[in-house]
Amino acid sequence: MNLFDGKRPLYQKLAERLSNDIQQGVYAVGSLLPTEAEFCAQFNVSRQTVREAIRQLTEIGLVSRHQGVGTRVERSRLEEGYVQRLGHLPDLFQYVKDTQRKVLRTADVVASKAKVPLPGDPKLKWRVIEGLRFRENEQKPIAWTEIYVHPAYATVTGAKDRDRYPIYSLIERRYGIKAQTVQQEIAGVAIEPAVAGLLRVPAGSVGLSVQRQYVSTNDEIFEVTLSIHPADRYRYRMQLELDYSPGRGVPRGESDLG
Amino acid sequence: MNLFDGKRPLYQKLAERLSNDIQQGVYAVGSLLPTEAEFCAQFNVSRQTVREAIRQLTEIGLVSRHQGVGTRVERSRLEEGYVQRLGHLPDLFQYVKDTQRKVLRTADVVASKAKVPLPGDPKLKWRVIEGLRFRENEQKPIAWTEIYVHPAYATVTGAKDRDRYPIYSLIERRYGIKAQTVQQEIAGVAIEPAVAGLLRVPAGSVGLSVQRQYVSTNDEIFEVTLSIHPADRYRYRMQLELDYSPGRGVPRGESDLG
DNA sequence: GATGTCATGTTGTACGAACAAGTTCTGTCT
DNA sequence: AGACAGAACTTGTTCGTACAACATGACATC
Repeated sequence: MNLFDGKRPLYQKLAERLSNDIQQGVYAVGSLLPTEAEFCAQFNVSRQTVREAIRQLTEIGLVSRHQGVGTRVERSRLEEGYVQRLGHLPDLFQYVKDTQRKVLRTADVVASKAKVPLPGDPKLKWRVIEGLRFRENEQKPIAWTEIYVHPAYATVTGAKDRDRYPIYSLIERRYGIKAQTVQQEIAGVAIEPAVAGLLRVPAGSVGLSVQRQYVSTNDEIFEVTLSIHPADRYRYRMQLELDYSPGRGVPRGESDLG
Repeated sequence: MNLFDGKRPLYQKLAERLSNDIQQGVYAVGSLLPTEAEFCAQFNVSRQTVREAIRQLTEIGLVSRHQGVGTRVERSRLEEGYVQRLGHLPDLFQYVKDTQRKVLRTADVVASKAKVPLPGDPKLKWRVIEGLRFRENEQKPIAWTEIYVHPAYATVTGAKDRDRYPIYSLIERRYGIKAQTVQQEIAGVAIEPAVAGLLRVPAGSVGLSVQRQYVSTNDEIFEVTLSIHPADRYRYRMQLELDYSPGRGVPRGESDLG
């Protein structure tokens, strides 16, 4: 077996060779690869070269290594996938930075009466902040919003800087609860009369509804938001990039016909 | 400077030390770190140890390395962010696997006459495939779709298995063109009469419009799709997870008021 | 059969040496 | 001043050595 073609480093060629062998089933998923010493002998290269080649395979998730055990094949091929990256959660609100918020009302609402499904006890009272969002120097709102805060964290709604920072951010700061997951659902809606009035659009006109659930590391939903946008004032844009992230779980976006 | 605490490898302690120094501004972003030889002398460790420590910093994106130049500080701290991962593009079509497609029409359309903006020469004729999507055993369509294929790749629309695989997949197989980026835009729409009739909903009823552009590695848009869904038959769901991906660019989702 | 000890095997860490490959700097010539 | 060649510098690759740390298997004992 000749690895030398003078163009690429040995360890890279070896990594490729091993990757191909794994993909073709020479080494079954779950099985142990030959040891470093065996590869050194087989390919007549140094241990360092073998180690670097295998390290690259671990980096992409094909194999795993344990001291005293050996190198185990974890998967037979890479899975490429598409990924949307956002820097911080404000990026999820694609208008936050260039808009102003106007709070209309803060109240306690029984979960069963909320405009969005709230988890847990239907009798629980969540704190709701209702408001509008405007672009700078514009009269027509681009969003009507309701932010539902779990009662355990409702005190943040009284914070002085409540209107300067997102609620989830205040919750994180005060309670150390961080949104590990954000569930989002987008739908077309006919805007109901009360909200339509506030948004200055005819009742029943077309809108885009965005619901979000903020889930903590303990799988606890601590905040739920609903925003309604007039269709002619807002579209939701996203960009997905091809990525070769190693073997992390790939959550499925799922449709639901409600 | 004592790196030995007997618990963790030297290179890890050194990586941590350098990471802290970078974060505290000892080495400014954009500047070159001391050379390997200088670190070896400063910390009295081997070159291998220095290299491994710095390799770990490159892995998380804090620094970059160029032969003959040195090690440059790229950023002073890690940024956590949120990420949505999809396995494959079919996952983007959140109904593809459990639905059936019915092609209504295949034609050539001048770009200027298309229902979606198409890039390039307005006189160019794109191949369009118009169709409906049904859930298994259901009569009412959940989507009306148009797929626009750049004329350079239009032959795939005649392929035998055209209806079994996504068009972008056929393009990739035949031309080796892969979607590096997918731009997606979601909006609420009032469904126009012709489409409403096909979807068996009243004209003007609320729908969700999803437009997608498939961009190749050469920044060429080779496919554009438009799908219209009755609002009561489809919602778009997504899940974002907190991630600590290293310093890759963070594309912004952006809003547009159309 | 269950448990403990020791030997063997395998990967992990750290050191060193030598040379290759790419970049930057310096000196010379026009 | 600008162009070119060579030297010096810096990282990249490959080899080797030695020992540590962990896992597994073999064997002895109860």
